[in-house]
Amino acid sequence: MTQRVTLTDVSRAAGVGIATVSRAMGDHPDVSKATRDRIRTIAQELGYRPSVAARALRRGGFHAISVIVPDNQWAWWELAAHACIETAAAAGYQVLVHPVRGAEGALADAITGLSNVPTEGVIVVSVPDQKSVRDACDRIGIPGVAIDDSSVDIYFPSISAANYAGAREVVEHLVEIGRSRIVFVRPRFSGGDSIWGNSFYLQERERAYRDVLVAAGILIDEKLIIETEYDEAAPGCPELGDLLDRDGSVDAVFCAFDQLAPAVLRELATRDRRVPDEISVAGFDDERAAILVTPQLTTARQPYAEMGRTATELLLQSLSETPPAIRRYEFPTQLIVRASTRTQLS
Amino acid sequence: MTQRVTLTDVSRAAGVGIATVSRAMGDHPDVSKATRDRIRTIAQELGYRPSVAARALRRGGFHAISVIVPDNQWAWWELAAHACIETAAAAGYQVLVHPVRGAEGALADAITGLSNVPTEGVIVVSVPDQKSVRDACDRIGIPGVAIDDSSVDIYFPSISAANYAGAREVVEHLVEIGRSRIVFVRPRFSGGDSIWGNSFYLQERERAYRDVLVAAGILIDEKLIIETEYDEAAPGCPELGDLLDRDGSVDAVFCAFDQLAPAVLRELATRDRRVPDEISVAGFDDERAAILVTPQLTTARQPYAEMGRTATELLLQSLSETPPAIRRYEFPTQLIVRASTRTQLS
DNA sequence: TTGTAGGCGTTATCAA
DNA sequence: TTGATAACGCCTACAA
Repeated sequence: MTQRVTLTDVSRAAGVGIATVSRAMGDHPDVSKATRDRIRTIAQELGYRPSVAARALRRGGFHAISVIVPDNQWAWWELAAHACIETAAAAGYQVLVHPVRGAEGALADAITGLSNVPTEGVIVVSVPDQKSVRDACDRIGIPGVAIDDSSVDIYFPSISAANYAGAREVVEHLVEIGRSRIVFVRPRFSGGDSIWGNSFYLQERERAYRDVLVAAGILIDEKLIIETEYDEAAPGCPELGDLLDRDGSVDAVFCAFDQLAPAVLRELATRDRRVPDEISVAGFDDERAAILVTPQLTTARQPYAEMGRTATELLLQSLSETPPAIRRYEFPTQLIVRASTRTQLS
Repeated sequence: MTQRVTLTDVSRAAGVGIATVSRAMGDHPDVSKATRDRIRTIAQELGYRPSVAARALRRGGFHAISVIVPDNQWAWWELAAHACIETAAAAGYQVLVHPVRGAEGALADAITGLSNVPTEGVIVVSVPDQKSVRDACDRIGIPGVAIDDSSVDIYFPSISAANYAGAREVVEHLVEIGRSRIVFVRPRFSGGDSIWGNSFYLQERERAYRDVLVAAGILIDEKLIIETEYDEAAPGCPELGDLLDRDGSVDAVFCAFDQLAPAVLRELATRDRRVPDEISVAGFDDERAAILVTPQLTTARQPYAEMGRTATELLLQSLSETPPAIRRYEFPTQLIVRASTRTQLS
C-alpha cells in the first residue's frame, strides 16, 4: 500500500530504459527535453515516488543529523534547534529532533536507539554527564557535539553561554542600581548524584555573584545564598520567605536561572513586597518564564540561535574533515533589563 | 569515514559466509551459539554497524513516522509528542519530530520536504488550514493525522479537545462563584486571512461563553467581548484597560486561551485590581503560562497525552489496515481550579 | 548448522 | 541521447 511504483514501472509504461527514467527524474543534462517531459508526466500519473532507502543505500548516507533535546515544557532549546535546522538545511542535511524525557540513563539509551535511525551525527542538548553519552556515541559510532553547560568534565565540543561573564553583568546591574543585600537563589542540591550539585553553570554563576560583590566592596553574607526546590509551579519560595522574616535588609534577588523566578515572585507578592521598588529580581537565560511573569524579568539572554548554528557547524565539520577540538565554545550573553529591576525613575 | 564495515568484511574476518554473520547479528535460531559469539566479538572489534538504509530497502520501510510541530517558545505540544513517541515505540516505530516555524506555506513546504526523509506518515500539530497540508501529503503520498482544532474544514482525522464542553465548564465555574460581568478576551482578528479569524476552537469557546451566560439568565453584553493583540509578552492589555475605565462592574475575565492571561494579569496588576478577590481570571489549555503567572490560572486542561496517543494509533492504523474516518475525535478537558478564581473562602 | 545467490530501488558507468 | 548492467548492504529462500 505504501510504496509500490518504482523506476521499472515507469520505464515500462514509458517504453524506455530504466536509466532514462532515472535521468529524467533527476536533473541530468543527458536527456532530451522531450522525453524528459514525457517521462515526468507518466511518472506523475503513476504516482511514482523515489525510494529514500534505495537512494540512501546507493549514495551511502541520508545526510541527516539528530538533535536530542530534553522533553519537558521548558522549551528554551527551540531557538537553538531552529538554528540547527536552518544551518543543516543550508548544507543539505536534514535534522531529526528527538525529545528525550527522564534522567541520566535515558539520554544514553536514546543515543543507542539512534542506531536504527538514519542519522550521521548527534547534537545533544543539556547533558548532566557527558561521559555516558560519549560512550553511547562511540558505541554506535557517530560523532557528537554538545550544547551544554552542565557537565564539569566534557567529552564533546561543548557550546554554551558565557555563564561567568553573563552573571557578572546581571549582578553588576543590581549593584549599579544601588542594591547591596542581594540574595542568590539556586536549586537545592538534594543528594549525591543530584543533577544540580555538579552543574558547571551553577558554579560559574555563583562564582560571578561572589566576585562582583567582593569587587564592589560588599561583604558576602552566606545567609543570603539559599537553596530552594526546583519547581516552577510552586506556590512560593519558603526559603526566601524565612530569610525575609529574619532579615529585613534584603533588597534584591538573583535567581540562578529564570525558572526559579516565578516562585520567588509569588513569594514576594504574597508578602506584599513590591517589585522592583522594595526588592529587585533578576534571573538568567531569558527564556519564556522571564516574559510571562509579573513584573517581567531582568535577565541575561543566552544567544541560543548562534549556539545552535555553531553546534551544527562543528558537527558537520566532524562529519567531513577533521573533528573539532573537545573544549568549551562560549558565547557572550546580553543583559536584558526589564521591569523587575527598573525603578520608576529610570 | 562514516560507514565502512559491512557484513562482508566481518564474514571475511571470521572466515564464514555472509549469511552466517547476518544470522549471528540478528537473533536467528539457526546458528550455533559458539559461532554466534565468535562472530559477534569480531563484529564488535571491527566496529560493524548495520546499514539502516540497506535494511530499510530490504524490508521495505523504516518504520518511522513524523510529527510536525509549531516551532515557537510555546511548547504545549511536548506532552502530545511524548505520547506519540511512546505509542509509536510500542509498535516498533521511530518518531521524527520536525519543528516548523512560520506561516501557512511553511507547513506544506515542510511536508513536501519530507519526501527526502525516511518517514511513512505524519502527524501535524496545529494546522490553520488543513487543505494545503492535505495536498502536500497526497503529493508525497503519505497518510496524515492532525492534532488540531483550528481548521473549520477538516481533511484529516482530527484530534482535539472538546472545546465547547470545556469552555462551558470554565464559564460555569465563574458563574458558580458568583461572577456575572464576565469579559471574554480573544485575539484580534486582524485581517482577511488572519489565523485567528476562522479558528474553530475560538468559535467553539465563544459559543460556550454565550450559551452559559444565557442559560444562567445573564444578559450578554457585547461590550464585554473584546479583542486584543496576541502577544504574551505585552506589558498589558490596553483593550481591557479601556473597558475597566468605562465599566466598573467587571468581575471576571475569561481568556480564550492561557497565553492571553499574562498580559491581562499585568494590566490588572498595574491598576491594582486584586485577583481573584475583585476580578477572577480564567483561561483555557493549561499550558505552561497557566502555572508561571501570579496568581496561577484556573483553566481547562487539554488531555494532550491522550490526544497524542490516539493520533499515533490512528496514523499507524492508516499505515496498515483501513484508514480511519476523516472526522473530529474530541477528548474531554478537565477543569483545573487555581488561585486566580479561588477566593479566600473556598 | 552453514554457504550461495537473488533481489529490494537507485544511480553511475559503459556501450550502443 | 539512450539502454543494459553492475554495484550499494542486507536478508532469506534454498541448497549443501
